[in-house]
Amino acid sequence: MATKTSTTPGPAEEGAKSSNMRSLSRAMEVFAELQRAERPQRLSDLARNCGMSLPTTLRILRVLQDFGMVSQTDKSYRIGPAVLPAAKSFLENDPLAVAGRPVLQQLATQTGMSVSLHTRLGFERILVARVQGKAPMQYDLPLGKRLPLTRGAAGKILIAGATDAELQQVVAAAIASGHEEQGFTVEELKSRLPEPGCDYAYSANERVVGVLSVGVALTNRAGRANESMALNCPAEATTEEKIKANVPELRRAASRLSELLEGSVY
Amino acid sequence: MATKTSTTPGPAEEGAKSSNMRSLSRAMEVFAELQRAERPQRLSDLARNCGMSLPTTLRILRVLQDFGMVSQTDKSYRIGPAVLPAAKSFLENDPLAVAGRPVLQQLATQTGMSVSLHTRLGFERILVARVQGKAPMQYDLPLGKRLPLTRGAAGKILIAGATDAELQQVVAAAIASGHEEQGFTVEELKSRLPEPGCDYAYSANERVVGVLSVGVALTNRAGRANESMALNCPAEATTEEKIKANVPELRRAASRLSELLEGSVY
DNA sequence: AATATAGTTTCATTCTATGAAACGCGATGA
DNA sequence: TCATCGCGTTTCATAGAATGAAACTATATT
Repeated sequence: MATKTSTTPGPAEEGAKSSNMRSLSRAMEVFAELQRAERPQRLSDLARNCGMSLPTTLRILRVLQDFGMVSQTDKSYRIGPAVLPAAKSFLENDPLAVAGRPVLQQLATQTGMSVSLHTRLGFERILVARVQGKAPMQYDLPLGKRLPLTRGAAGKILIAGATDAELQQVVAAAIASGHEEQGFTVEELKSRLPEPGCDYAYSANERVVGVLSVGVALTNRAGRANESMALNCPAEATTEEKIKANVPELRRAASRLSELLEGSVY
Repeated sequence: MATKTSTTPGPAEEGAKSSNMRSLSRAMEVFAELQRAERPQRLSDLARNCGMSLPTTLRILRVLQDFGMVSQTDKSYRIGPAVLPAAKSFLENDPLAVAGRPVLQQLATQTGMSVSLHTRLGFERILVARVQGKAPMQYDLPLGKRLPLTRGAAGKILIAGATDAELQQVVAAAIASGHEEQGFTVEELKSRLPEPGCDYAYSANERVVGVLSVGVALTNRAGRANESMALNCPAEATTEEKIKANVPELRRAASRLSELLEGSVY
Protein backbone atom coordinates (compact mmCIF):
# COMPACT_ATOMS: atom_id res chain seq x y z
CA MET A 1 0.00 0.00 0.00
CA ALA A 2 2.84 2.31 -0.85
CA THR A 3 1.73 5.90 -1.19
CA LYS A 4 3.71 7.91 -3.66
CA THR A 5 3.09 11.62 -3.50
CA SER A 6 4.78 13.90 -5.90
CA THR A 7 4.69 17.31 -7.39
CA THR A 8 7.37 16.62 -9.89
CA PRO A 9 10.26 18.99 -9.39
CA GLY A 10 10.51 19.11 -13.16
CA PRO A 11 10.85 22.27 -15.22
CA ALA A 12 8.63 24.80 -13.50
CA GLU A 13 11.13 27.42 -14.55
CA GLU A 14 12.95 28.12 -17.78
CA GLY A 15 12.25 25.58 -20.48
CA ALA A 16 13.76 22.24 -19.66
CA LYS A 17 11.90 19.07 -20.44
CA SER A 18 10.54 19.71 -23.88
CA SER A 19 8.61 17.19 -25.96
CA ASN A 20 5.14 16.51 -24.68
CA MET A 21 2.27 18.96 -25.16
CA ARG A 22 4.32 21.76 -26.51
CA SER A 23 1.55 24.32 -26.66
CA LEU A 24 0.44 23.59 -23.12
CA SER A 25 3.98 23.73 -21.79
CA ARG A 26 4.50 27.05 -23.47
CA ALA A 27 1.27 28.37 -22.06
CA MET A 28 2.41 27.42 -18.58
CA GLU A 29 5.65 29.23 -19.20
CA VAL A 30 3.79 32.36 -20.15
CA PHE A 31 1.72 31.99 -17.03
CA ALA A 32 4.83 31.56 -14.88
CA GLU A 33 6.51 34.51 -16.54
CA LEU A 34 3.52 36.68 -15.72
CA GLN A 35 3.98 35.92 -12.05
CA ARG A 36 7.71 36.34 -12.04
CA ALA A 37 7.61 39.98 -12.97
CA GLU A 38 5.72 41.98 -10.41
CA ARG A 39 4.66 44.56 -12.94
CA PRO A 40 2.04 43.84 -15.58
CA GLN A 41 3.63 42.77 -18.82
CA ARG A 42 3.19 43.75 -22.39
CA LEU A 43 2.69 41.19 -25.08
CA SER A 44 6.08 41.78 -26.65
CA ASP A 45 7.87 41.46 -23.33
CA LEU A 46 6.21 38.16 -22.63
CA ALA A 47 7.00 36.88 -26.08
CA ARG A 48 10.62 37.84 -25.78
CA ASN A 49 11.09 36.54 -22.24
CA CYS A 50 9.47 33.24 -23.08
CA GLY A 51 11.25 32.92 -26.38
CA MET A 52 8.21 32.53 -28.56
CA SER A 53 6.63 34.41 -31.41
CA LEU A 54 4.14 37.21 -30.95
CA PRO A 55 1.18 35.43 -32.53
CA THR A 56 1.69 32.36 -30.42
CA THR A 57 1.97 34.34 -27.24
CA LEU A 58 -1.11 36.30 -28.11
CA ARG A 59 -3.15 33.19 -28.75
CA ILE A 60 -2.06 31.67 -25.47
CA LEU A 61 -2.98 34.81 -23.58
CA ARG A 62 -6.40 34.91 -25.16
CA VAL A 63 -7.23 31.40 -24.05
CA LEU A 64 -5.91 31.95 -20.56
CA GLN A 65 -7.96 35.09 -20.43
CA ASP A 66 -11.09 33.24 -21.46
CA PHE A 67 -10.63 31.12 -18.37
CA GLY A 68 -9.84 34.05 -16.11
CA MET A 69 -6.28 32.93 -15.48
CA VAL A 70 -5.07 36.16 -17.03
CA SER A 71 -6.58 39.62 -17.22
CA GLN A 72 -5.80 42.39 -19.54
CA THR A 73 -6.00 46.14 -19.15
CA ASP A 74 -5.26 47.99 -22.31
CA LYS A 75 -2.06 46.38 -23.52
CA SER A 76 -0.80 44.90 -20.32
CA TYR A 77 -1.42 41.50 -18.90
CA ARG A 78 -1.43 40.16 -15.39
CA ILE A 79 -2.62 37.14 -13.42
CA GLY A 80 -6.40 36.86 -13.39
CA PRO A 81 -9.00 36.20 -10.71
CA ALA A 82 -9.49 32.53 -11.53
CA VAL A 83 -6.39 31.73 -9.51
CA LEU A 84 -8.20 32.61 -6.31
CA PRO A 85 -10.67 29.73 -6.39
CA ALA A 86 -7.80 27.49 -7.41
CA ALA A 87 -5.75 28.56 -4.41
CA LYS A 88 -8.75 28.07 -2.17
CA SER A 89 -9.18 24.60 -3.55
CA PHE A 90 -5.55 23.83 -2.83
CA LEU A 91 -5.68 25.13 0.73
CA GLU A 92 -8.85 23.22 1.47
CA ASN A 93 -8.01 19.96 -0.23
CA ASP A 94 -4.30 19.42 -0.27
CA PRO A 95 -3.44 16.95 2.46
CA LEU A 96 -0.21 18.74 3.27
CA ALA A 97 -1.88 22.09 3.80
CA VAL A 98 -4.87 20.63 5.61
CA ALA A 99 -3.07 18.23 7.89
CA GLY A 100 -0.19 20.63 8.34
CA ARG A 101 -2.10 23.45 9.97
CA PRO A 102 -2.96 21.75 13.27
CA VAL A 103 0.49 20.19 13.51
CA LEU A 104 2.12 23.57 13.03
CA GLN A 105 -0.22 25.13 15.51
CA GLN A 106 0.67 22.65 18.18
CA LEU A 107 4.37 22.95 17.58
CA ALA A 108 4.17 26.73 17.73
CA THR A 109 2.40 26.51 21.05
CA GLN A 110 4.97 24.05 22.40
CA THR A 111 8.02 25.95 21.30
CA GLY A 112 6.76 29.50 21.22
CA MET A 113 8.42 29.93 17.85
CA SER A 114 7.02 30.50 14.39
CA VAL A 115 6.57 27.35 12.37
CA SER A 116 6.35 27.13 8.62
CA LEU A 117 5.72 24.47 6.04
CA HIS A 118 7.21 24.55 2.56
CA THR A 119 6.88 22.58 -0.63
CA ARG A 120 9.56 22.32 -3.21
CA LEU A 121 8.53 23.50 -6.65
CA GLY A 122 11.16 23.37 -9.34
CA PHE A 123 14.22 24.99 -7.86
CA GLU A 124 12.42 27.06 -5.32
CA ARG A 125 10.21 26.39 -2.36
CA ILE A 126 6.78 27.74 -1.60
CA LEU A 127 5.36 28.66 1.75
CA VAL A 128 2.28 26.53 2.19
CA ALA A 129 1.37 27.18 5.82
CA ARG A 130 2.65 29.21 8.71
CA VAL A 131 1.82 29.82 12.34
CA GLN A 132 3.25 32.73 14.30
CA GLY A 133 5.12 32.16 17.51
CA LYS A 134 5.23 34.41 20.56
CA ALA A 135 7.96 36.58 19.15
CA PRO A 136 6.03 38.05 16.24
CA MET A 137 8.54 37.84 13.36
CA GLN A 138 7.99 41.24 11.93
CA TYR A 139 8.97 40.63 8.35
CA ASP A 140 6.07 39.46 6.28
CA LEU A 141 6.01 35.99 4.81
CA PRO A 142 2.66 35.37 3.26
CA LEU A 143 1.32 32.14 1.85
CA GLY A 144 2.51 31.40 -1.63
CA LYS A 145 5.78 33.25 -1.25
CA ARG A 146 8.55 31.86 -3.45
CA LEU A 147 11.73 31.33 -1.49
CA PRO A 148 15.17 30.03 -2.44
CA LEU A 149 16.51 26.57 -1.72
CA THR A 150 19.91 28.05 -1.02
CA ARG A 151 19.05 30.02 2.10
CA GLY A 152 17.16 29.29 5.26
CA ALA A 153 17.00 25.99 7.08
CA ALA A 154 13.76 25.02 5.35
CA GLY A 155 15.38 25.50 1.97
CA LYS A 156 18.73 23.88 2.59
CA ILE A 157 17.32 20.71 4.08
CA LEU A 158 15.52 20.10 0.79
CA ILE A 159 18.80 19.88 -1.11
CA ALA A 160 20.84 18.22 1.61
CA GLY A 161 21.44 15.05 -0.35
CA ALA A 162 21.50 16.50 -3.84
CA THR A 163 24.08 15.71 -6.49
CA ASP A 164 26.50 18.33 -7.74
CA ALA A 165 24.65 18.53 -11.00
CA GLU A 166 21.45 19.35 -9.22
CA LEU A 167 23.12 21.84 -6.91
CA GLN A 168 24.40 23.55 -10.01
CA GLN A 169 20.84 24.03 -11.19
CA VAL A 170 19.74 25.18 -7.76
CA VAL A 171 22.46 27.80 -7.75
CA ALA A 172 21.57 28.95 -11.23
CA ALA A 173 17.91 29.31 -10.27
CA ALA A 174 18.78 31.22 -7.11
CA ILE A 175 20.84 33.67 -9.06
CA ALA A 176 18.16 34.02 -11.71
CA SER A 177 15.54 34.78 -9.12
CA GLY A 178 17.76 37.32 -7.43
CA HIS A 179 18.15 35.39 -4.21
CA GLU A 180 21.90 35.02 -4.64
CA GLU A 181 24.60 37.28 -6.02
CA GLN A 182 25.93 36.84 -9.50
CA GLY A 183 29.10 34.95 -8.67
CA PHE A 184 27.60 32.52 -6.18
CA THR A 185 29.09 29.03 -6.46
CA VAL A 186 28.15 25.49 -5.62
CA GLU A 187 31.11 25.38 -3.25
CA GLU A 188 29.80 28.27 -1.23
CA LEU A 189 26.42 26.63 -1.10
CA LYS A 190 27.87 23.35 0.07
CA SER A 191 29.59 25.05 2.96
CA ARG A 192 26.18 26.06 4.26
CA LEU A 193 24.51 22.72 3.92
CA PRO A 194 24.22 20.33 6.84
CA GLU A 195 26.91 17.69 7.26
CA PRO A 196 26.13 14.39 5.56
CA GLY A 197 24.15 12.27 7.95
CA CYS A 198 22.64 15.22 9.75
CA ASP A 199 18.89 15.22 9.29
CA TYR A 200 18.27 18.87 10.03
CA ALA A 201 19.54 22.19 8.74
CA TYR A 202 20.43 25.30 10.68
CA SER A 203 20.64 28.87 9.53
CA ALA A 204 21.41 32.20 11.11
CA ASN A 205 21.00 35.54 9.36
CA GLU A 206 20.94 33.72 6.11
CA ARG A 207 17.83 34.81 4.31
CA VAL A 208 16.76 37.44 6.79
CA VAL A 209 19.24 39.11 9.06
CA GLY A 210 18.37 38.66 12.71
CA VAL A 211 16.55 35.39 12.31
CA LEU A 212 17.66 31.90 13.29
CA SER A 213 16.02 28.77 12.02
CA VAL A 214 16.15 25.00 12.06
CA GLY A 215 14.44 22.83 9.49
CA VAL A 216 13.75 19.19 8.77
CA ALA A 217 12.36 17.42 5.74
CA LEU A 218 9.17 15.42 5.61
CA THR A 219 9.78 11.85 4.64
CA ASN A 220 7.90 10.94 1.48
CA ARG A 221 8.94 7.35 1.54
CA ALA A 222 10.78 6.30 -1.57
CA GLY A 223 11.30 9.74 -2.93
CA ARG A 224 13.45 12.76 -2.69
CA ALA A 225 12.32 15.10 0.10
CA ASN A 226 9.83 17.52 -1.27
CA GLU A 227 8.47 19.27 1.79
CA SER A 228 10.08 20.77 4.85
CA MET A 229 9.09 22.18 8.19
CA ALA A 230 11.03 24.85 10.04
CA LEU A 231 11.16 26.82 13.25
CA ASN A 232 12.08 30.49 13.04
CA CYS A 233 12.94 32.87 15.78
CA PRO A 234 14.37 36.37 15.99
CA ALA A 235 17.89 36.44 17.32
CA GLU A 236 16.80 38.54 20.31
CA ALA A 237 14.61 35.72 21.53
CA THR A 238 16.89 32.74 21.09
CA THR A 239 20.37 31.39 20.52
CA GLU A 240 21.84 28.69 18.33
CA GLU A 241 21.85 26.33 21.29
CA LYS A 242 18.31 27.05 22.29
CA ILE A 243 16.79 26.77 18.85
CA LYS A 244 18.68 23.57 18.15
CA ALA A 245 17.30 22.16 21.38
CA ASN A 246 13.93 22.18 19.66
CA VAL A 247 15.04 19.95 16.83
CA PRO A 248 13.73 16.77 18.46
CA GLU A 249 10.28 18.32 18.82
CA LEU A 250 10.44 19.54 15.25
CA ARG A 251 11.52 16.15 14.04
CA ARG A 252 8.67 14.56 15.92
CA ALA A 253 6.10 16.93 14.46
CA ALA A 254 7.44 16.32 10.98
CA SER A 255 7.20 12.56 11.38
CA ARG A 256 3.71 12.88 12.69
CA LEU A 257 2.70 14.94 9.67
CA SER A 258 4.44 12.56 7.31
CA GLU A 259 2.48 9.71 8.79
CA LEU A 260 -0.77 11.60 8.50
CA LEU A 261 -0.04 12.10 4.83
CA GLU A 262 0.64 8.45 4.25
CA GLY A 263 -2.45 7.47 6.16
CA SER A 264 -4.92 9.59 4.28
CA VAL A 265 -5.99 7.49 1.36
CA TYR A 266 -6.68 10.25 -1.07
CA MET B 1 -7.11 57.47 -23.36
CA ALA B 2 -9.85 54.96 -22.93
CA THR B 3 -8.95 52.20 -20.53
CA LYS B 4 -10.50 48.90 -21.35
CA THR B 5 -10.25 46.33 -18.61
CA SER B 6 -11.60 42.91 -19.15
CA THR B 7 -11.51 39.41 -17.91
CA THR B 8 -13.56 38.01 -20.66
CA PRO B 9 -16.70 36.39 -19.29
CA GLY B 10 -16.21 33.73 -21.94
CA PRO B 11 -16.40 30.00 -21.31
CA ALA B 12 -14.72 29.45 -17.99
CA GLU B 13 -17.20 26.68 -17.43
CA GLU B 14 -18.42 23.86 -19.62
CA GLY B 15 -16.98 23.94 -23.10
CA ALA B 16 -18.37 26.82 -25.08
CA LYS B 17 -16.14 28.75 -27.43
CA SER B 18 -14.19 26.02 -29.08
CA SER B 19 -11.74 26.65 -31.93
CA ASN B 20 -8.51 28.25 -30.83
CA MET B 21 -5.81 26.37 -28.98
CA ARG B 22 -7.71 23.22 -28.47
CA SER B 23 -5.19 21.47 -26.28
CA LEU B 24 -4.78 24.47 -24.02
CA SER B 25 -8.52 24.96 -23.70
CA ARG B 26 -8.95 21.36 -22.78
CA ALA B 27 -6.17 21.59 -20.24
CA MET B 28 -7.93 24.53 -18.63
CA GLU B 29 -11.10 22.51 -18.49
CA VAL B 30 -9.34 19.72 -16.71
CA PHE B 31 -7.92 22.24 -14.31
CA ALA B 32 -11.34 23.73 -13.69
CA GLU B 33 -12.86 20.32 -13.21
CA LEU B 34 -10.28 19.52 -10.58
CA GLN B 35 -11.39 22.51 -8.56
CA ARG B 36 -15.06 21.89 -9.01
CA ALA B 37 -15.04 18.58 -7.22
CA GLU B 38 -13.85 18.96 -3.66
CA ARG B 39 -12.52 15.44 -3.55
CA PRO B 40 -9.39 14.41 -5.40
CA GLN B 41 -10.20 12.90 -8.76
CA ARG B 42 -9.15 9.81 -10.56
CA LEU B 43 -7.93 9.95 -14.10
CA SER B 44 -10.95 8.20 -15.51
CA ASP B 45 -13.36 10.53 -13.69
CA LEU B 46 -11.63 13.56 -15.07
CA ALA B 47 -11.61 12.15 -18.57
CA ARG B 48 -15.29 11.33 -18.41
CA ASN B 49 -16.34 14.63 -16.84
CA CYS B 50 -14.36 16.65 -19.33
CA GLY B 51 -15.40 14.52 -22.26
CA MET B 52 -11.97 13.59 -23.47
CA SER B 53 -10.01 10.42 -23.94
CA LEU B 54 -7.87 8.86 -21.25
CA PRO B 55 -4.53 9.34 -22.98
CA THR B 56 -5.21 12.99 -23.64
CA THR B 57 -6.27 13.63 -20.09
CA LEU B 58 -3.23 11.85 -18.78
CA ARG B 59 -0.89 13.87 -20.93
CA ILE B 60 -2.49 17.11 -19.83
CA LEU B 61 -2.21 16.15 -16.18
CA ARG B 62 1.43 15.29 -16.59
CA VAL B 63 2.30 18.67 -17.98
CA LEU B 64 0.26 20.52 -15.37
CA GLN B 65 1.99 18.45 -12.75
CA ASP B 66 5.40 19.38 -14.11
CA PHE B 67 4.49 22.97 -13.43
CA GLY B 68 3.04 22.29 -10.00
CA MET B 69 -0.48 23.23 -11.01
CA VAL B 70 -1.59 19.71 -10.19
CA SER B 71 -0.34 17.18 -7.71
CA GLN B 72 -0.82 13.50 -7.66
CA THR B 73 -0.98 10.99 -4.84
CA ASP B 74 -1.21 7.46 -6.01
CA LYS B 75 -3.94 7.56 -8.58
CA SER B 76 -5.74 10.70 -7.54
CA TYR B 77 -5.17 14.24 -8.67
CA ARG B 78 -5.77 17.57 -7.05
CA ILE B 79 -4.78 21.20 -7.44
CA GLY B 80 -1.07 21.76 -6.85
CA PRO B 81 0.98 24.27 -4.88
CA ALA B 82 1.89 26.45 -7.84
CA VAL B 83 -1.47 28.15 -7.55
CA LEU B 84 -0.41 29.80 -4.31
CA PRO B 85 2.25 32.06 -5.83
CA ALA B 86 -0.20 32.80 -8.61
CA ALA B 87 -2.86 33.88 -6.16
CA LYS B 88 -0.34 35.97 -4.30
CA SER B 89 0.62 37.63 -7.53
CA PHE B 90 -3.00 38.40 -8.25
CA LEU B 91 -3.68 39.84 -4.81
CA GLU B 92 -0.57 41.99 -4.94
CA ASN B 93 -0.79 43.20 -8.50
CA ASP B 94 -4.37 43.27 -9.63
CA PRO B 95 -5.52 46.85 -9.51
CA LEU B 96 -8.98 45.85 -8.38
CA ALA B 97 -7.72 43.87 -5.41
CA VAL B 98 -5.04 46.37 -4.50
CA ALA B 99 -7.04 49.55 -4.85
CA GLY B 100 -10.15 47.88 -3.49
CA ARG B 101 -8.83 47.02 -0.06
CA PRO B 102 -8.50 50.55 1.33
CA VAL B 103 -11.77 51.63 -0.24
CA LEU B 104 -13.56 48.71 1.34
CA GLN B 105 -11.90 49.40 4.65
CA GLN B 106 -13.07 52.96 4.70
CA LEU B 107 -16.59 52.06 3.73
CA ALA B 108 -16.74 49.40 6.42
CA THR B 109 -15.66 51.94 8.99
CA GLN B 110 -18.21 54.46 7.77
CA THR B 111 -21.15 52.10 7.66
CA GLY B 112 -20.19 49.54 10.25
CA MET B 113 -21.18 46.84 7.81
CA SER B 114 -19.20 44.17 6.01
CA VAL B 115 -18.08 45.14 2.54
CA SER B 116 -17.12 42.80 -0.23
CA LEU B 117 -15.78 43.06 -3.74
CA HIS B 118 -16.54 40.56 -6.45
CA THR B 119 -15.42 39.87 -9.98
CA ARG B 120 -17.52 38.12 -12.53
CA LEU B 121 -15.94 35.02 -13.99
CA GLY B 122 -17.95 33.11 -16.51
CA PHE B 123 -21.39 32.70 -14.99
CA GLU B 124 -20.29 33.00 -11.44
CA ARG B 125 -18.66 35.65 -9.32
CA ILE B 126 -15.56 35.42 -7.19
CA LEU B 127 -14.91 37.10 -3.89
CA VAL B 128 -11.81 39.20 -4.40
CA ALA B 129 -11.71 41.24 -1.20
CA ARG B 130 -13.70 41.60 1.96
CA VAL B 131 -13.65 43.66 5.14
CA GLN B 132 -15.68 42.74 8.19
CA GLY B 133 -18.09 45.20 9.73
CA LYS B 134 -18.98 45.58 13.37
CA ALA B 135 -21.57 42.84 13.29
CA PRO B 136 -19.23 39.95 12.61
CA MET B 137 -21.10 37.98 9.90
CA GLN B 138 -20.51 34.54 11.30
CA TYR B 139 -20.72 32.48 8.15
CA ASP B 140 -17.37 32.15 6.45
CA LEU B 141 -16.75 33.74 3.09
CA PRO B 142 -13.12 33.39 2.22
CA LEU B 143 -11.27 34.92 -0.68
CA GLY B 144 -11.71 33.04 -3.91
CA LYS B 145 -15.13 31.68 -3.03
CA ARG B 146 -17.28 31.01 -6.08
CA LEU B 147 -20.72 32.49 -5.69
CA PRO B 148 -23.79 32.56 -7.92
CA LEU B 149 -24.95 35.49 -10.01
CA THR B 150 -28.55 34.63 -9.18
CA ARG B 151 -28.47 35.33 -5.48
CA GLY B 152 -27.20 38.14 -3.34
CA ALA B 153 -27.12 41.82 -4.23
CA ALA B 154 -23.54 41.60 -5.47
CA GLY B 155 -24.50 38.85 -7.87
CA LYS B 156 -27.76 40.23 -9.18
CA ILE B 157 -26.40 43.65 -9.99
CA LEU B 158 -23.95 42.02 -12.37
CA ILE B 159 -26.78 40.65 -14.51
CA ALA B 160 -29.17 43.56 -14.12
CA GLY B 161 -29.12 44.53 -17.78
CA ALA B 162 -28.60 41.10 -19.28
CA THR B 163 -30.53 39.69 -22.22
CA ASP B 164 -32.87 36.74 -21.82
CA ALA B 165 -30.43 34.55 -23.66
CA GLU B 166 -27.74 35.39 -21.20
CA LEU B 167 -30.02 34.97 -18.20
CA GLN B 168 -30.80 31.54 -19.49
CA GLN B 169 -27.13 30.66 -19.32
CA VAL B 170 -26.82 32.20 -15.89
CA VAL B 171 -29.70 30.08 -14.65
CA ALA B 172 -28.23 26.95 -16.18
CA ALA B 173 -24.88 27.61 -14.54
CA ALA B 174 -26.49 28.29 -11.16
CA ILE B 175 -28.32 24.99 -11.32
CA ALA B 176 -25.21 23.15 -12.44
CA SER B 177 -23.20 24.53 -9.55
CA GLY B 178 -25.91 23.63 -7.07
CA HIS B 179 -26.77 27.20 -6.17
CA GLU B 180 -30.33 26.90 -7.47
CA GLU B 181 -32.87 24.12 -7.45
CA GLN B 182 -33.44 21.99 -10.48
CA GLY B 183 -36.56 23.71 -11.81
CA PHE B 184 -35.40 27.29 -11.37
CA THR B 185 -36.51 29.55 -14.22
CA VAL B 186 -35.49 32.79 -15.83
CA GLU B 187 -38.84 34.26 -14.80
CA GLU B 188 -38.19 33.59 -11.14
CA LEU B 189 -34.76 35.12 -11.48
CA LYS B 190 -36.15 38.22 -13.15
CA SER B 191 -38.54 38.80 -10.31
CA ARG B 192 -35.56 39.20 -8.00
CA LEU B 193 -33.56 41.53 -10.16
CA PRO B 194 -33.67 45.28 -9.64
CA GLU B 195 -36.17 47.32 -11.64
CA PRO B 196 -34.80 48.65 -14.92
CA GLY B 197 -33.17 51.98 -14.25
CA CYS B 198 -32.28 51.11 -10.69
CA ASP B 199 -28.51 51.08 -10.26
CA TYR B 200 -28.35 48.94 -7.17
CA ALA B 201 -29.62 45.54 -6.09
CA TYR B 202 -31.11 44.50 -2.80
CA SER B 203 -31.39 41.09 -1.26
CA ALA B 204 -32.73 39.65 1.95
CA ASN B 205 -32.25 36.03 3.03
CA GLU B 206 -31.39 35.18 -0.50
CA ARG B 207 -28.10 33.40 -0.42
CA VAL B 208 -27.76 33.23 3.34
CA VAL B 209 -30.76 33.33 5.58
CA GLY B 210 -30.59 36.17 8.05
CA VAL B 211 -28.49 38.47 5.92
CA LEU B 212 -29.47 41.62 4.06
CA SER B 213 -27.37 43.19 1.37
CA VAL B 214 -27.19 45.97 -1.16
CA GLY B 215 -24.83 45.96 -4.12
CA VAL B 216 -23.71 48.20 -6.94
CA ALA B 217 -21.62 47.58 -10.01
CA LEU B 218 -18.31 49.17 -10.81
CA THR B 219 -18.41 51.11 -14.02
CA ASN B 220 -15.89 49.81 -16.50
CA ARG B 221 -16.61 52.41 -19.08
CA ALA B 222 -17.70 50.94 -22.36
CA GLY B 223 -18.22 47.44 -21.11
CA ARG B 224 -20.62 45.22 -19.33
CA ALA B 225 -20.29 45.48 -15.57
CA ASN B 226 -17.77 42.93 -14.42
CA GLU B 227 -17.19 43.83 -10.79
CA SER B 228 -19.48 44.66 -7.94
CA MET B 229 -19.29 45.94 -4.41
CA ALA B 230 -21.77 45.09 -1.69
CA LEU B 231 -22.70 45.80 1.90
CA ASN B 232 -23.86 42.89 4.03
CA CYS B 233 -25.44 42.93 7.43
CA PRO B 234 -27.15 40.39 9.63
CA ALA B 235 -30.87 40.99 9.93
CA GLU B 236 -30.57 41.53 13.68
CA ALA B 237 -28.43 44.59 13.11
CA THR B 238 -30.33 46.34 10.34
CA THR B 239 -33.51 46.67 8.31
CA GLU B 240 -34.28 47.07 4.65
CA GLU B 241 -34.68 50.81 5.16
CA LYS B 242 -31.47 51.21 7.06
CA ILE B 243 -29.31 49.22 4.73
CA LYS B 244 -30.74 50.96 1.70
CA ALA B 245 -29.91 54.27 3.33
CA ASN B 246 -26.27 53.33 2.79
CA VAL B 247 -26.64 53.00 -0.95
CA PRO B 248 -25.41 56.54 -1.66
CA GLU B 249 -22.24 55.87 0.32
CA LEU B 250 -21.79 52.57 -1.42
CA ARG B 251 -22.31 54.19 -4.80
CA ARG B 252 -19.76 56.81 -3.96
CA ALA B 253 -17.16 54.27 -2.87
CA ALA B 254 -17.75 52.27 -6.03
CA SER B 255 -17.27 55.34 -8.22
CA ARG B 256 -14.15 56.22 -6.37
CA LEU B 257 -12.75 52.76 -6.93
CA SER B 258 -13.78 52.80 -10.57
CA GLU B 259 -11.91 56.02 -11.03
CA LEU B 260 -8.84 54.67 -9.32
CA LEU B 261 -8.90 51.77 -11.73
CA GLU B 262 -9.13 54.03 -14.75
CA GLY B 263 -6.40 56.24 -13.42
CA SER B 264 -3.81 53.56 -12.82
CA VAL B 265 -2.04 53.19 -16.11
CA TYR B 266 -1.08 49.58 -15.81
C1' DA C 1 2.54 64.80 -40.81
C1' DA C 2 6.10 61.14 -40.93
C1' DT C 3 8.16 57.52 -38.83
C1' DA C 4 8.67 53.95 -35.63
C1' DT C 5 6.89 50.63 -32.62
C1' DA C 6 3.57 47.35 -30.93
C1' DG C 7 -0.23 44.58 -31.76
C1' DT C 8 -3.25 41.67 -34.82
C1' DT C 9 -4.73 38.82 -38.75
C1' DT C 10 -3.85 35.69 -42.56
C1' DC C 11 -2.21 31.63 -44.44
C1' DA C 12 0.61 27.67 -45.99
C1' DT C 13 3.38 24.24 -43.78
C1' DT C 14 4.94 21.24 -40.21
C1' DC C 15 4.71 18.57 -36.57
C1' DT C 16 2.04 18.09 -32.54
C1' DA C 17 -2.06 16.42 -30.43
C1' DT C 18 -5.14 12.81 -30.73
C1' DG C 19 -7.83 8.37 -29.92
C1' DA C 20 -7.99 3.41 -31.17
C1' DA C 21 -6.00 -0.42 -29.95
C1' DA C 22 -2.73 -3.14 -27.57
C1' DC C 23 -0.50 -3.83 -23.29
C1' DG C 24 0.49 -4.04 -18.23
C1' DC C 25 -0.94 -4.48 -13.76
C1' DG C 26 -3.27 -4.82 -9.59
C1' DA C 27 -7.66 -6.10 -7.51
C1' DT C 28 -11.60 -9.06 -7.09
C1' DG C 29 -13.75 -13.20 -6.94
C1' DA C 30 -14.44 -17.88 -7.98
C1' DT D 1 -4.44 -20.58 -7.80
C1' DC D 2 -6.15 -18.89 -11.70
C1' DA D 3 -9.35 -16.12 -14.53
C1' DT D 4 -11.56 -11.80 -15.05
C1' DC D 5 -12.22 -7.08 -14.74
C1' DG D 6 -11.15 -2.28 -14.47
C1' DC D 7 -7.98 1.15 -14.74
C1' DG D 8 -3.85 3.23 -16.15
C1' DT D 9 -0.19 3.48 -19.62
C1' DT D 10 2.18 3.09 -24.06
C1' DT D 11 2.27 2.77 -29.07
C1' DC D 12 1.27 4.37 -33.46
C1' DA D 13 -0.78 6.20 -37.75
C1' DT D 14 -3.42 10.08 -38.97
C1' DA D 15 -5.88 14.47 -38.85
C1' DG D 16 -5.71 18.78 -37.97
C1' DA D 17 -4.02 22.02 -34.67
C1' DA D 18 -0.22 25.02 -33.63
C1' DT D 19 3.12 27.74 -35.64
C1' DG D 20 5.82 31.81 -37.58
C1' DA D 21 6.59 34.71 -41.73
C1' DA D 22 4.63 38.24 -43.78
C1' DA D 23 1.16 41.52 -44.50
C1' DC D 24 -1.60 44.71 -42.21
C1' DT D 25 -3.47 47.95 -38.66
C1' DA D 26 -3.27 50.76 -34.72
C1' DT D 27 -0.84 53.50 -31.59
C1' DA D 28 2.97 56.20 -29.97
C1' DT D 29 6.92 59.32 -31.02
C1' DT D 30 9.46 62.93 -33.63
